[in-house]
Amino acid sequence: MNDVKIGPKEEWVKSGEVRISDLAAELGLTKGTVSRALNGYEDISKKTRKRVMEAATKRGYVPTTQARRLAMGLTETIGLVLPPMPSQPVNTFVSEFINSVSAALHLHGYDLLVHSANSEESEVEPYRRLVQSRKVDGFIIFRTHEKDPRVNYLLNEGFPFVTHGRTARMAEHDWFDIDGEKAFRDATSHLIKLGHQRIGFVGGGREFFSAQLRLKGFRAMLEESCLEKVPSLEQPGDLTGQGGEIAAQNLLKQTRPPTAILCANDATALGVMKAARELGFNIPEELSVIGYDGIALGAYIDPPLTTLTFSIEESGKEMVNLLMRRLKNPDLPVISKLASAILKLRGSEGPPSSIQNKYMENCL
Amino acid sequence: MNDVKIGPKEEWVKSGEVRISDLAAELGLTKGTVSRALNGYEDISKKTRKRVMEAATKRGYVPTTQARRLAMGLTETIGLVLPPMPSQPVNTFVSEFINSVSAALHLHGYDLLVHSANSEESEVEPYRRLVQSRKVDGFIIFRTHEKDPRVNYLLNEGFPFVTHGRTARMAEHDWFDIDGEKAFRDATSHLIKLGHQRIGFVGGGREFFSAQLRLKGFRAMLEESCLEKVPSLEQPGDLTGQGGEIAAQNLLKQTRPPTAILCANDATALGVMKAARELGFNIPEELSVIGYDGIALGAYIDPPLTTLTFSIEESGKEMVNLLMRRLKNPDLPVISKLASAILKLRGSEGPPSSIQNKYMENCL
DNA sequence: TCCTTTCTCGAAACCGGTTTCAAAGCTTTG
DNA sequence: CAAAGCTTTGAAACCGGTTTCGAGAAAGGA
Repeated sequence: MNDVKIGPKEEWVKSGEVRISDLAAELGLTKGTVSRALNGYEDISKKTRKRVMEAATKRGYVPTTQARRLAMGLTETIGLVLPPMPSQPVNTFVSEFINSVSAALHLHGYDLLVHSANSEESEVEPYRRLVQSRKVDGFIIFRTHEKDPRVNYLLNEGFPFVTHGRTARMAEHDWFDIDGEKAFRDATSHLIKLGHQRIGFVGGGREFFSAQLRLKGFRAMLEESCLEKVPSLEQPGDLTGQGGEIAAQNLLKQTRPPTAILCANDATALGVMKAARELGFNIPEELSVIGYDGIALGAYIDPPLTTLTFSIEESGKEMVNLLMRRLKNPDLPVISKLASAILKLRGSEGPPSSIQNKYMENCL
Repeated sequence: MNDVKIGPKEEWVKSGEVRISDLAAELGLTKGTVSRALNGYEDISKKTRKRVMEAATKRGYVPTTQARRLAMGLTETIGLVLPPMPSQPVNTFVSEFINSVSAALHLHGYDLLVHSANSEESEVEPYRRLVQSRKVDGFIIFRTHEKDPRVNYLLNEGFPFVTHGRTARMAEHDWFDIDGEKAFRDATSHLIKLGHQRIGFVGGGREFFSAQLRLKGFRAMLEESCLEKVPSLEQPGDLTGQGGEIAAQNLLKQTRPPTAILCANDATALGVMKAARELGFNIPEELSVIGYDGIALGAYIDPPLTTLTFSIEESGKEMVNLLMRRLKNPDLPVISKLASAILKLRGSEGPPSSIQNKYMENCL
């Protein structure tokens, strides 16, 4: 049964196909007794438990996951559905996020099932399938919309999940988010203190709630600093480099172009920088650019991209904690956690070439 | 049992907890009969089959995956173990790869289990755990080493897997790879034709087989073009931007620095470009740089990074095909597939500022 | 009309575990 | 010394499907 091969330097022991019934037969016990001994039930004598444990390790017995899960009525698996890729080609966030979520789940004995979304079908379809076939016990959702059909579906099903990002129904579900509003207030404030008066903004897709919050933070800080809100300085984007290019052209070809541009993410910022170069703007002397995401690549470009960064590892860990709590007790009140991004100055921003007005500490 | 809620605009039907036994009871049949009807067995009358099918759709019956898999003795799940992250901060490859693999698997009814590796334990440990607990039917392995312990382990176990990348034992397992040797021959040839005579090379980690093949291609083309092989122009790297920086410093501070540098991947190339800028080299006028990976962001930097690119989607699809074939029939002969990378000229390379010797078409 | 063949479907075993319940063996207690 | 109480284990049901096997009914042939 066991296949043992001893090489010159290595010793391989093929993992036997030992079932619990084999163990039981070998020990002259029943499956049930062996199972309880292995799972630490109190009603097993120390002697028997020891005998069972030793036999188990000796024979290399590992319970078959599928069977255990079926018997216990849970999957110990969490689902993560990737958004269609074309829309997010440049993202290192996703792989880091998957990594941290997976690692955190593993500590709880859970597995991560990664599913890809098909752009031709409805956004909730993958979730529906996973729920109905009972492949997962819960979901990790990221990149939320304000009115998120996935959230609506799962809330209606009463199915556990945690979101990375807020939604219109955030009072009804656990969520983790980065305080994008504050992040953009900070970034805007930093630019204003440098002397910028005309600041452009390139948003993310309108469908993402986070994009709205970032815009909100930007506007709030403008208002707080008594800077005029100029609609033409707010451009839509799509979180891609190409979107950034287009938006930057719209901004920089204006008669009075901004002296700084705030971008909803780093990919957008790279597009903005490219367009700016092509239009003859020097960065940061004639144009400051700030991104959001803290992608490592940003440190290697010229000039290095100043960005708002946060810990993806922490995000994953926190979300898993929230989800595990929910799985243990579905009736607990909803909780949430807001983490903050920090402004990482790397060099793509600076004072404007000509400071029109001095920054007014108190605009009132 | 069914929870139906009709809102003003939406109609939600909660997926019932219908079991096959419920269906059977409702129809006055046995579980077995219902199961066979649903699975297209021939020994079920058309009438009964129709009755079963209709009841199933009406009640929204979806078989419980765990139970089906246990009964059928397979997991319909493929494992993918992520390498420890810190080593690959700039990589969009992983998320794209996961996406394409997941999508391809889905077409075959398989799920993707993504597991993170713990850098503190042996590289094979995650695989061992997944095999022993029978959580997966096979593996997708990427970033292979020449002597790969994962491959050794799985081959010894006789457990199905496909690698992205070759190994010393490639004759014993299915694999898919990009022809990095040819890619680097092509890139080297391109530089030589531009007039470069001193070409630097920054490798990937020695532990990766692919890195060796790329170096091999580079050397082969040098030799073919009768260019002297200068050991000091071959620098080790680690596939990170930082590694690229260090390597570039080593190359460019030499008395006779190279006029072009070939990098094992794009992250390295970015590091090289950064170091080159800091040392006052203009790219591409005074130094040509070529990367490998085709990351999308490379198009947005200045100058845009010339790189060797390949289809990650194709990689995922092909690997899944190989693996599915293997799962269907474990005894089939080993097969492999080699795809080629193409040189994507974007602007970070050009002729050297002073062409010392004219390129000799035929050096013999 | 009777026997054989072909269609259908029920019964039961099985996948590999977990968990409940009751019985048996031992130890206390009155 | 018998009744009561623990401790420990066996037996069996269960999770929710799939698959084998055989029986009964319907259809075809002699």
